[in-house]
Amino acid sequence: MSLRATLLSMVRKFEGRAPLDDGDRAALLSLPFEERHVGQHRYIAREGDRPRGATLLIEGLAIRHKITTGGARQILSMHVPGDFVDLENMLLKVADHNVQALTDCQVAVVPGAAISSLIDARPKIAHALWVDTLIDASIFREWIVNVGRRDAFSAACHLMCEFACRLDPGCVTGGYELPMTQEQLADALGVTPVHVNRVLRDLEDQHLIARRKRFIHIPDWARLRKAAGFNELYLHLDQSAPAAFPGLGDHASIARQADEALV
Amino acid sequence: MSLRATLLSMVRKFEGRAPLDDGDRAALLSLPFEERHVGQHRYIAREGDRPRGATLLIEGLAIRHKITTGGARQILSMHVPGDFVDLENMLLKVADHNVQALTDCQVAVVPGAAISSLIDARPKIAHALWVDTLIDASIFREWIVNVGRRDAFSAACHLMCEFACRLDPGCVTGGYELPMTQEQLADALGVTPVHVNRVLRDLEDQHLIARRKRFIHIPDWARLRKAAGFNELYLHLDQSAPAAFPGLGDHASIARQADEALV
DNA sequence: CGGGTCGTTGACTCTCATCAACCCTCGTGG
DNA sequence: CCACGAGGGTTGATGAGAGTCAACGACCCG
Repeated sequence: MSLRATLLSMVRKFEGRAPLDDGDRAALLSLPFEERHVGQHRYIAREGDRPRGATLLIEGLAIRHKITTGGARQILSMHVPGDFVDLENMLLKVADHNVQALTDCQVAVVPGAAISSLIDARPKIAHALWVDTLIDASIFREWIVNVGRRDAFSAACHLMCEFACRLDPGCVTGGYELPMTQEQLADALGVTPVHVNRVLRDLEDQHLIARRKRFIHIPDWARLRKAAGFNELYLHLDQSAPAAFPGLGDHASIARQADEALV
Repeated sequence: MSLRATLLSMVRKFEGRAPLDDGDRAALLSLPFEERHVGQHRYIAREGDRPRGATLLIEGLAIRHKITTGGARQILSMHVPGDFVDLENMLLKVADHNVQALTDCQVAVVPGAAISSLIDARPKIAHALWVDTLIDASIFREWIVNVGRRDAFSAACHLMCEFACRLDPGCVTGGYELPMTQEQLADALGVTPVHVNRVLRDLEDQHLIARRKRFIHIPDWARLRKAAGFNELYLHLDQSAPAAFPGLGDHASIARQADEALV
């Protein structure tokens, strides 16, 4: 994906989060930035850093993670081109976690001053950015459930579902390239690499996924969803891009039981 | 805590997140709201709801949680007076999780329109609210680590540390009332109630905590911190209130509290 | 062709889940 | 005043899911 294409897809994503006008779009596309290459495994931000800018992922994948005092790593999220990967660190002044390049990445570093004045001058963009961080938070909540209350098998199914939505928007190709090692998957699921290996084999034995190298093929989306207990409501896809992801969301009606009796 | 006192402490909290002017403070304090009582265990918001307002917690404690398709519950966070407990649900249009009263609660429901116009007209307040949601997100990240990469013992220590910071700001009294059942603690830690019982006993045997009913006493803050691997950076306390929480952040809190007494 | 990273598998261990019983406390009502 | 029931806390016995240790295999790249 090229720089220009990523910028445009980012603008399109924000359109779904707040109605932008021409001036907003122009302001986004004319942001000053410094393009940079970040090699695989290099850090984009480290816990304790005081970022001086916001980093937009242009190409490649990045992850957030934390390391416990015991030395264990927990991966917190995965990010795709078009995501600001350390906006919260900038706004909170100090990074409370690490951001690392999962693959070779191209990033655009926007100076903090430019972000600040964008937020001040363009309330609708500020709102879109806010919603962006709120969706991240929603995904964090689901990950708490994933590591806390699902066994390794369902949690792996769930992760495969989420990655499908993020890496193969619309689920049109029936699969996606997942450039994570089993050790990294283990750190995302809160288990050991050995156990991930066995769980992936189980998934494959039950034909919930098929693997060719690190390409994940999903032969039966409905079955995988069911095994995962996956409900994409938490991804707030309707606010990701206008009219995207057709066909997704049918099952969300189950959760839509508004209880008007209480507050 | 009274309504007025909670409102003032909320304003004070926001002051630490963005510099407010007199107009901002007045706008916050003159927000229209409807005060309501929410009985223990009643829901403030349910997954799938489309909230029409933002709920400010005035008195009592509330929790966020999700239920998996398997029926297991995972608690996602705990909230104290002064917190907006469903702001993200309002901004994302649809609630992706439940909010429930842990104890009897008093809440103030601010109409969505009032929140929207506050955000539009008062960029500094909008920024403060944004930072508020960012800090929530940071806590979610730490909870992912807690359930994913800490064993039940350390995770329990960590939770006791976090609750100390939230329920006994400044850690001056050396303990706090924790109105959660062991079953609820289990749902926060991602384990079973039986195991929580044993782990709490272990904590007590090692004199990391002492319990009288549901009051948690912390005899040695430094030891508990160490057992938990607790680092309060993720709470972003410096942005919670100006000059609050002295003594946190080092291990010599006793000496620091002595200094404080002179002020 | 050699070395490194990653994936795979087996044997054994341990944390935590499960099931079940029993206790305590407190509020209620006879 | 005591009986009763319900919710929550405590404890023991047993089992399952995941961790640990260790070895080997597959693949890639220089």
